[in-house]
Amino acid sequence: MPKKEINPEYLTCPIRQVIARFGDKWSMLVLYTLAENSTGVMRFSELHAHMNDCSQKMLSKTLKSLLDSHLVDRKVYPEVPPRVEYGLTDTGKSLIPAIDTLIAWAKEHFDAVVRP
Amino acid sequence: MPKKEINPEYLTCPIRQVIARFGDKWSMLVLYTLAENSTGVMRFSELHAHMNDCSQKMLSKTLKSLLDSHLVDRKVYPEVPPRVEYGLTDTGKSLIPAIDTLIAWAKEHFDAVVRP
DNA sequence: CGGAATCCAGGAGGATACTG
DNA sequence: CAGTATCCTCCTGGATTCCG
Repeated sequence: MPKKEINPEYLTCPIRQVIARFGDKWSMLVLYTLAENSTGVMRFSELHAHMNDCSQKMLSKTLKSLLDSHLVDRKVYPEVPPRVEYGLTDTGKSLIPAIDTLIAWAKEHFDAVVRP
Repeated sequence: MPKKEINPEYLTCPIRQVIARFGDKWSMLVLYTLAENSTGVMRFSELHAHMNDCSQKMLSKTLKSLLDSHLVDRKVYPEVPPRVEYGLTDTGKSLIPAIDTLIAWAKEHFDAVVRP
C-alpha cells in the first residue's frame, strides 16, 4: 500500500539524493580520509586504522555503498595474502571541495554550535 | 565498561561534529528550505508543507536539534491561534554557502552518481 | 588480509490520536 | 496552529565469529 502522497519531485531533489547517499555516519569520513591521503589509495585495514571508531562491518558496508554511487573504486590484486586498494573516482574527487567547504565551516563555527 | 579504545581526538573532529549535528535525514533540508524562503522566517506548518515527506514528529524533533545547535531560532507570538516562526541564526546563515556548494555538486553529478 | 555471517540492542522514523 | 504522546516497525550499527 502506498504510504502517503509524496511530492514526486522529491525523487529527483538533489539535496535529498545527497543525504540519501552519504548522509550516513561514515561516508563523508571515508571520502575525506581517502582525499587527504597522499598516495590516493588506501587498503581496507589502513582506512580502518584512520577511523577506528567505525566497525569494520560498517566500513565495509559504507565502501560498498560508495562503490554503488561511483564515488569510490576498488582494485584487487591477485596476491596472497590478498590486497585491495580503495581510491576516489573522478566523481568522488569532484566532491572533495564541497566537503572541504563543510569542514572549513565546521572548524570556524565549532564553538558557536557546540556551546551549551 | 568502556566500549573500546577510541582516539580521543575524534571528539573534536570537525567533520564528525558536522555529521553528528546535521548528518541526519532532515536537518539540511530544513536549513535549505529556510534559506531559500524570501522572508527568512517560516511557520511550522509552512515548513511542513515544503517537505511533506517528513512527518511532523520528525520535523519537530529536527527543529529542536537545530535550536540546540544554535543554527535556527524560534519566535513565539502570544496570539490565538498561536504563531511560531522559525528562522536561521547568523551561524545558520553562515552554513548556507556550504550547503549550496553541496547542492551544486549534486545537480552537476546527479547522473554520474545515480546511474546503475 | 579483507571481508561475510550472525546475533542483538537501541534509536530513527512513521501513523495516528490528542492537547493547549 | 503547533505541537505531544503513544505505539510500532525497521534499520543502523556494534560485537563477535568464521571463511578464502
